[in-house]
Amino acid sequence: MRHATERTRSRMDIIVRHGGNLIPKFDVSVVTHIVTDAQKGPTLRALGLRNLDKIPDHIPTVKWSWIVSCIGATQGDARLNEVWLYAAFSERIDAGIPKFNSTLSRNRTKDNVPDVVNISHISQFTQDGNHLQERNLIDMDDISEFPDPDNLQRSLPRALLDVTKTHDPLEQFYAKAKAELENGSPYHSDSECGSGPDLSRIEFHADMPLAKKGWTCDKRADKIDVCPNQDVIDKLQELMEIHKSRLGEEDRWRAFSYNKCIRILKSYPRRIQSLNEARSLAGVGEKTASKIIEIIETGQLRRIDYENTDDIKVGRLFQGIYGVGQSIAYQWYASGCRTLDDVLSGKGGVKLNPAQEIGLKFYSDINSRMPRDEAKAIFDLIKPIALQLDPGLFVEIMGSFRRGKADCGDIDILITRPTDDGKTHAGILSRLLRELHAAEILTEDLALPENPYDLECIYRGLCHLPKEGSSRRRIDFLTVPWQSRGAALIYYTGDDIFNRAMRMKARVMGYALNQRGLFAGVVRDPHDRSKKLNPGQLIASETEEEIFRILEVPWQEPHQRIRG
DNA sequence: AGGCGGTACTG
DNA sequence: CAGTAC
DNA sequence: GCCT
Repeated sequence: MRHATERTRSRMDIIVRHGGNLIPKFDVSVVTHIVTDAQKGPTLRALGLRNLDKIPDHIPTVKWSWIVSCIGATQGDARLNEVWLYAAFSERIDAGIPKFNSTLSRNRTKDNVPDVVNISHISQFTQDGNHLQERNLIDMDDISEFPDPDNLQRSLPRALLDVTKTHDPLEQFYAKAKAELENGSPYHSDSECGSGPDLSRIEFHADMPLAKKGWTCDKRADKIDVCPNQDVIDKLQELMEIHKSRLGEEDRWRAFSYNKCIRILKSYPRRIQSLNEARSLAGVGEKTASKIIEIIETGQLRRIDYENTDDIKVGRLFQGIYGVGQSIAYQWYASGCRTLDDVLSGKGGVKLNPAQEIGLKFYSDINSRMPRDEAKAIFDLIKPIALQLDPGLFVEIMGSFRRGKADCGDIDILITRPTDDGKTHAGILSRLLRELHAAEILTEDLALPENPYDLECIYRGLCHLPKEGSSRRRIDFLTVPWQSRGAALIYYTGDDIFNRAMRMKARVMGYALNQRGLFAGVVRDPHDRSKKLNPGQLIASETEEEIFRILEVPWQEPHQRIRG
């Protein structure tokens, strides 16, 4: 117990050293985050609440590791500080997450109407709370005065300290927010750091059930998700596409940046009013902020007009062909091709490889999404065929389908097999592909596995429902060793953003995560990070749960892993 | 000034 | 190896 | 392009 108390105090000290404030009493109007490694009961007791629902959704409940991560965050990732990765209670995993629609498309069956409350309750200023908090923790080292520990000790409620005797300590803290939101009324909080940055208090409408009305009211968004900055998003998206279709690393990363800005804007609840407000969003810098303002003031972005030249448009068209990227598209343009027909007829001597031929032939099919039902129908044909080859197979559908999306861009099917009876799934893929071709479910192959008798291989192809006039659909088969099924499930379920955050958290914690497992002690060549000097030691890979647990990521069902 | 994921398949 | 896809 |  003494130990726990000391640890609590040292943790409190760390918090204040990094510019956080501890709040003696739970007050929803000032508390921005709740930090606890304790269990639900003790935490609630310390807060003086009856249940977790009483905590407003804008206040995330995070573990101590969140603080560690914020402080230890070194390079290039604001997402490290995403609170959901550090949520103390899975019920509150969404608290503090700036997503309007993170629960929008989950498990939507026909009788399941979109849940308006869920859609809106996640939203709001949580975003502000989040990244403001991050900045406080990381940037405010220059604050010279911090409260004396005894004061802190006294200021903490007795109950809270008692809690830490038997469980891990619980602390609350409050970090002053920078006045980045221009219409937030700035005020200086109690601490006397005169030279500190502008501080403001974020207005929390604490005791309202936070649902719909309170926040979305200023936009008459009776229709769910009308994003207040949609016009800005559209223009930035265009610009992003332009950069994406150009060859060259810089453009690639520019597109990457715009993509991030777009994601942020999509979840930003208010119309951007000023350059400063735009600038205040993590991921929006000078350049993008001024573009945002231009769009808002003039309704357009001149950059787009003179950047969206003919070669770019044609390039984008060509890149819609499977197997054609920036490089090939540009070559074809240089050869004089301007339309898909030009390409088809081999104008300028352009040649297509087999995959590209297929990609061109089914251009529109491949570029459109299929209804969830269709993905299911196709899968329901495939799975029995696979099980007929070997009843021991594990055959599951991954990707956006597993996340519950209403429409899917492709079908990803994971295949593996328990080995306890001494058998494996090696070689099954070849047989399955044959069967599926025979059944006229598989129609074209795009990429075959290098060695189909490996336990781990990848197949890419096209399929359809064996009916007249049904569209071609992209389908992938992925086989993995039974041992790595958990990591593979995570990896192939996504979404991308979620995976990236997992990977980065793993890295910060000293692990490396990939589709094969969670590894410790991976050493990479600093000059070529793709080279591993030491492959590391496998820590976990068999189940999703254990990987989540080791990474201290609260368990989330696939439909809860939507971040993009 | 350097990072922004890491891997597999094609030709 | 570069290019592409995921 | 943005962030450290």
